[in-house]
Amino acid sequence: MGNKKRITIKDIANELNISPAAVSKAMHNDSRISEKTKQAVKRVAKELDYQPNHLASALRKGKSNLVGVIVPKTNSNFFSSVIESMETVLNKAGYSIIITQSNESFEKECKSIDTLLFTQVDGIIASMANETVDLSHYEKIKSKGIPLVLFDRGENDLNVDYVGINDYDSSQIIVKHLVEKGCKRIAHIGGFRRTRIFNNRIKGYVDALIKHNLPIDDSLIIESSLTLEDGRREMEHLLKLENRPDAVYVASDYAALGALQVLNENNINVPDSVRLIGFGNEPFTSLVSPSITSVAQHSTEIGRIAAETFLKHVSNDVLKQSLNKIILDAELIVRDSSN
Amino acid sequence: MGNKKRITIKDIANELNISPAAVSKAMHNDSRISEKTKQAVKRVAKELDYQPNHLASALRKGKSNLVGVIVPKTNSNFFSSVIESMETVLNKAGYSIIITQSNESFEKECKSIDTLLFTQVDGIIASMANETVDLSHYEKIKSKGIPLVLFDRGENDLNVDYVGINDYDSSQIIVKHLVEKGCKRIAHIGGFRRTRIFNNRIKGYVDALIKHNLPIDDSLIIESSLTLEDGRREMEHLLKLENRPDAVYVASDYAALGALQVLNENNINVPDSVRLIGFGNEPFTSLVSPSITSVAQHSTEIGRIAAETFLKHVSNDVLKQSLNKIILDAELIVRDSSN
DNA sequence: TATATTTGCTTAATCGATTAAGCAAATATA
DNA sequence: TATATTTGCTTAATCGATTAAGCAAATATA
Repeated sequence: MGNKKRITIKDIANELNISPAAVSKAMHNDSRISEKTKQAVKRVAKELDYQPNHLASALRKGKSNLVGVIVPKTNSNFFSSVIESMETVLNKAGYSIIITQSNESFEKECKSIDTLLFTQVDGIIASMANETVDLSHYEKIKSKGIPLVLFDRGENDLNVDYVGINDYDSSQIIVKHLVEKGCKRIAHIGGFRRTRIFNNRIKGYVDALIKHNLPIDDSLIIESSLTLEDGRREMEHLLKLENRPDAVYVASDYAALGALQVLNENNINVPDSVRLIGFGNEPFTSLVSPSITSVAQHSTEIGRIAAETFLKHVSNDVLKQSLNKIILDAELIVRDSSN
Repeated sequence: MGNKKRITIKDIANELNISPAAVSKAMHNDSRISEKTKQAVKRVAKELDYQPNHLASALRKGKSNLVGVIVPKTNSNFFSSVIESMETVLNKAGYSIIITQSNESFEKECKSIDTLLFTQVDGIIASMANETVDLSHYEKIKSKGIPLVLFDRGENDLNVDYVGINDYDSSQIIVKHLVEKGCKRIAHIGGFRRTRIFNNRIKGYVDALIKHNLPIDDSLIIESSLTLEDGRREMEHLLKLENRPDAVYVASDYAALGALQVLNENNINVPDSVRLIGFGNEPFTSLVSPSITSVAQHSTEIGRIAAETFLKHVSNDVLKQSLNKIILDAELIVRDSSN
């Protein structure tokens, strides 16, 4: 019912007795169209409430002005704020974004990519799912010549643009902080080594222990998916060790929260008996008791830079692009759980 | 460089010496195309790695198979899980979704709608921003004949399909629970009355007080944006009252968390001195101490039903649609903060 | 055997916007 | 005054896929 006939440039053309081509040019301020005609076109367009058909222009121009964004989950403050920042930059440049969540599933990630390619996005900005090991679906994007920018969870082998923080250094800063607080047995509940960022955090942690002349104890290094439940389970596991750690560095705030719950439930004083540090600076880290020391990841910056990197790609697509790997310094936000 | 020429149905047609029309029909299993041709077309399509140009078919069919979703913020578990559930249903029906966040801003919400209309979405599923009072931008969607479904934060005046929970009843259940625990002075930190769901929560609260023969005290009814900071501020305000409340029902978990922080900081025992109840059942409610009693909103159900409602719309668009208002019963999840 | 129907395609138009090519009128330059 | 340039448009093709209309060959029916 309410489905009124769409207004097209043809309607405007008829109204003014000019050609549709002239209307199109007038709308785009072509210098070869007179001011008088331009104003008339714009007036009529407004009167008729003309909305350009994006599909038609996208088809003709071979450009959809859509950017696909793939994140593992939107319900973390980090990703939500990265997206917000990307959107600001991309909207300004005339792009809209399509957000999809992989839910940390490899299969869902592949589907997301298919959907985005099918929708003819002009580029994809992605952060990889935890499960992802096989990278062939990302190769597919590259082979189609569609700009791909990874952020946070990226992969070196892919040889694509990347924006993230310095995970190795972050671990070094964390260990240094804990050592200064007098900790001698620092455990690490990390992610899987197959994911580059988690591997880097583990390497940074190990190298920092060596630097501070602390022994490397394999029983204190744990790999997991870093969910809250993983944090609980691994913390319980650590508490059962003969020689308990006096500090735990967890590579995700969610897992750190799980660990904190277990510590609280066992009446183990944090930070006096065990110091705890998370990663990601999710808002809840400052809300729980004790508040959790964590690493701020500059989400706004990451979003902005990832978007700008994409824009660079499309602006001079003729040039063979030089690879952009942008690594930002992270910042340790010290709170009660380690102080 | 890697930008290979796109494969079109024309390429497949040339390869097989048939017309592009035949290829198109073969791909869609048209009964008038022979099995032999169909198989040949599909084989060549695979060989050439053909990907249909979605823009072209969308333009021709006047249907983009995209659904726009507008949420105030993605970084809440409620919205993220609603979206996930919608996506599942819509993907199955051949639709992709475009997510945009309004960040609770009226201006951003208008922009989101413009972007979605410009992208030629086939429908919009939205939850309104806190700031939104003027509804003309939603009228615009309706006037274009594009299906609109609201969820959670909707508006009666708009006369569109809606999916949400029973806010009035939720308040009744909450008050009943608190009364049973012996509370006599129950405060309510609510949202703004202009938003229907918050108005209903206030009405439910007031009517429940009357039902249990408790006096209505206007100083115990507060309207705010329900951010964490609002929760803190309003709790501090309540603590300064001569006659303090013995229970606080907060219409959002975030604000409830703020309130809890203030109570903890002031060494006021929760639940013994003040009982606290939130709304939304965000994961952190079970993570803080004491854990916060809250209302589960059936996010998965809401997402599924909203998506199905949209699908109903597009399936029989000829029929004058009857309005669907679906109100689900909410569930009180009792935790330490009120028990 | 003659006509009707079905099968398997092709032809051509279409969805709206864009753009290369071109043309006539107006204006500038020699 | 004769030619060159600029201005302001129009014409027609195009982006790919879809679909109504139609046609010839194959098959079915009378």
